[in-house]
Amino acid sequence: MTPEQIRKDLASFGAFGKKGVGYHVAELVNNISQILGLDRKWNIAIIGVGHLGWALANYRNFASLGFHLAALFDQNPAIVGQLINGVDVLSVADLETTITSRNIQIGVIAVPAGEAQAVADRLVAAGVHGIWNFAPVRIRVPDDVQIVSEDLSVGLSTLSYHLRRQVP
Amino acid sequence: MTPEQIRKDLASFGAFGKKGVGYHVAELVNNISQILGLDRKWNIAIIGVGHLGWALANYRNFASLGFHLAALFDQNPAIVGQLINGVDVLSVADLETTITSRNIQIGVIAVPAGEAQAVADRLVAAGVHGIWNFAPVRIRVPDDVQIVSEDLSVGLSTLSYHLRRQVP
DNA sequence: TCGTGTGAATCCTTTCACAGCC
DNA sequence: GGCTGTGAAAGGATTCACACGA
Repeated sequence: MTPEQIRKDLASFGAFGKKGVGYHVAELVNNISQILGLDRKWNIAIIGVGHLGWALANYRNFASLGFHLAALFDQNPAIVGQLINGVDVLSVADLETTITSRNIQIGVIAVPAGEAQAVADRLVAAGVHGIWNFAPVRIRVPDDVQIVSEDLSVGLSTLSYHLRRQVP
Repeated sequence: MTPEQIRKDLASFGAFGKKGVGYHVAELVNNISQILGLDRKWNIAIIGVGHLGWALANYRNFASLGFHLAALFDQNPAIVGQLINGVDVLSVADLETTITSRNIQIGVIAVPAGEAQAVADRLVAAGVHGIWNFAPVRIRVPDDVQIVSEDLSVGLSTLSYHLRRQVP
């Protein structure tokens, strides 16, 4: 990225630098954090503690971005009750009550594709405002609920596209 | 997306439709697969069989996109030798020889951040052409090696940005 | 009539150029 | 001298409009 590009991008949110000096880094980080809403705390819950959910539960960068892992849910009785990264795994039966009691704003879907929409519907009904979806399906939510889907096939297709001619 | 948008996008790779009729879906899918290089087979290896690597090894969509899981590597002796999704876990000591013998073109990095660059270097030296990186660090590779990084903090920041005003 | 392919017009983003400031 | 902020110019992408074909 060019310097002008970065200046223009920042300019669309305000003027954060000092002419002739530059940007005060710590201040700029704060400003960007505010722009992204990372200055506040978000309570998240992971639904589905298979390998993927487990990996996400151990993701270290959550905290530094202001995300607090507030609950884990699974339907497998063998997993319910376990402690992962200091958080206990609850039964999905307790989804709605826990989302309310622990003030959870974001739900992370890490269940198999076939169950993803049903989980999303329950999350929305329970009052979640955002969904981070890892299941490889398109999920429908009301307009006032934000959804971000991590689609792994995009990354693989990108690799494949660039390798296509390069590799014999 | 608008219809014109899609027509223009496709037009930059050729003319795939019939005027007055539309697109023959099966044919179009084939054409797009060719454009993306998904019509050929890619052999991939996952390095790091923690929860994340394990989850990736069980990712069902690999095959349908033409990706064949050809090897798994871990440094933990307790995991080496196990069979996951029909693929045996090898010691990372065997990385170089296996990449050659199994004709692996793409390496998937699922190791902790601190080891990611070292693994990437070994993959590149062993002749891998593409790297799919899940470690939360920026990885340096030569220009002729393609790299795609899955940065989870982007998705979370996107959610946070949109929820910022909406949520009290 | 409906849908693709495509030049032309429009819109938006990036780059250039430079004033202002330390 | 070096760096930000910002109008102006240039470059790209999207939308419009329509020719063409089934």
